[in-house]
Amino acid sequence: MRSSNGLSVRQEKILNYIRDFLKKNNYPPAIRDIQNDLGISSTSVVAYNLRILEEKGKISRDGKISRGISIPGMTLDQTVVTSHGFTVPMLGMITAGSPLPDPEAINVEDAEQIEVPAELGSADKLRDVYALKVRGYSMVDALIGDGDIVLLRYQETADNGQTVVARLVDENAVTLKKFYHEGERIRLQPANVTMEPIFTTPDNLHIQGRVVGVIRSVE
Amino acid sequence: MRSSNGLSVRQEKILNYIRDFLKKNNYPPAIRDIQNDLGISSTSVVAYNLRILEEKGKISRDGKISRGISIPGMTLDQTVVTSHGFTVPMLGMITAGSPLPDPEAINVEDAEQIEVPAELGSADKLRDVYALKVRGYSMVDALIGDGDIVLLRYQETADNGQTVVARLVDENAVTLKKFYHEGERIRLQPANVTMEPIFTTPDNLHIQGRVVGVIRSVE
DNA sequence: CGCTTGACAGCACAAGTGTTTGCTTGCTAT
DNA sequence: ATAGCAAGCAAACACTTGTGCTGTCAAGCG
Repeated sequence: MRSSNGLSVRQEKILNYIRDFLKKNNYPPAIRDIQNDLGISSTSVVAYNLRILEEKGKISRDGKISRGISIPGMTLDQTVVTSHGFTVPMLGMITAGSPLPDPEAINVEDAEQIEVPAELGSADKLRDVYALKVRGYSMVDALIGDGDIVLLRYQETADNGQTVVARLVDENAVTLKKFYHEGERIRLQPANVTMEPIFTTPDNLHIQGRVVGVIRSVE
Repeated sequence: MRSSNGLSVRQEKILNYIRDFLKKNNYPPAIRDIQNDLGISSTSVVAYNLRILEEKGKISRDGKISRGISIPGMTLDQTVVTSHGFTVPMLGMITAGSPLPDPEAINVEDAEQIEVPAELGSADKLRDVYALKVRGYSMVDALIGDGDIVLLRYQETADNGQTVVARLVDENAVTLKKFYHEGERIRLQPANVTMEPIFTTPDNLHIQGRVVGVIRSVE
């Protein structure tokens, strides 16, 4: 049985094992590591399959050198100074009232990527995070101003007081507000004393993410 | 002779060699690689210095395993990194009143580095930029809150209305305020209606930088 | 059927490599 | 001086690890 990329099941397993090993240890596995952990009975089998993987360009090897395996595309040439940050897609602008494409609907691959400092969270914390540029002053009391970039973790629920991107289904509008669930109704509170809250019901509300960070550039 | 980070010249060379080797081959060097290429007469010398490097946290090793060296901060990731961000030194905390080491005086090499998204400016714009963590609420009206990280460009002058890090010479205090030059005197204005401005004279004031960005992490 | 080929097993050898031990140096504090 | 110690040296030692046979087995083929 072969998988779609023309590798045998065993080769696929080996390749994945190498990738995982590399991620975990930051150095390549020895043939015997592969052999033992994948339960292969002989080192020669591993060597045999490694040869094939190399011929197919999936890995590259420095012969005779122990652990001389590397995977093209996995490099560690990054900034030595710190662990590098992560990139999240910039999905557009948000203003009270303007429609926002659903994060799931738009092609994340094509979206402009912006970088996020590692200080804002680990890779895990930044899973499903996207960015929006804020227009307007409705959140100034939450220290979010016009032109700020907010980082949002995609989630469909929120706790009281959290700042969320909320879609009002009937109005087909999206807005950045503080979320409060009050009995049967939901209150979306602007963080600006001059603005009035919006009241709605749970079934008219679709939460599209929660603010996890703010980035601002000052002239 | 020691370099600023407490490593001997030889240790520095070894560390750099490992880095370069890693970049070039994507797998770690063997002790003998280091020995030969750096012209060291014995493997034990390399082992000796590697032990020290590990104790100082500059590298980490998986004992006995060949080529089991890795450098914390250099990780194998497959993510095609479009890294155009930059790193700036995090020089400490700022609160109205607390003293701050002069950016020129402290060793920038040793300071923790934090990453800055490319969106906050080009390499040129980020020259001489450093970061401080804000404590307190004196700048909330300028959308800077407790726990925020402010990015500062080192400069000794400022225009009216800009937010600056100002050192009051006589008081030996450093504070984050809005800067206004009013005739003979200077007004340092907190961005918080409940707080009073500070008045001083140009010769008692030493500007240490201007806010060019804000980064905030939200729980 | 005999032959070839791909895939795997077992095993042993020879490099590849990290560690250890014992021996210098050069410098510093007592 | 003299002991103490970091740093370096050299060689020996022992474990790690890649390779190279030698076989086995099932599938494909004329």
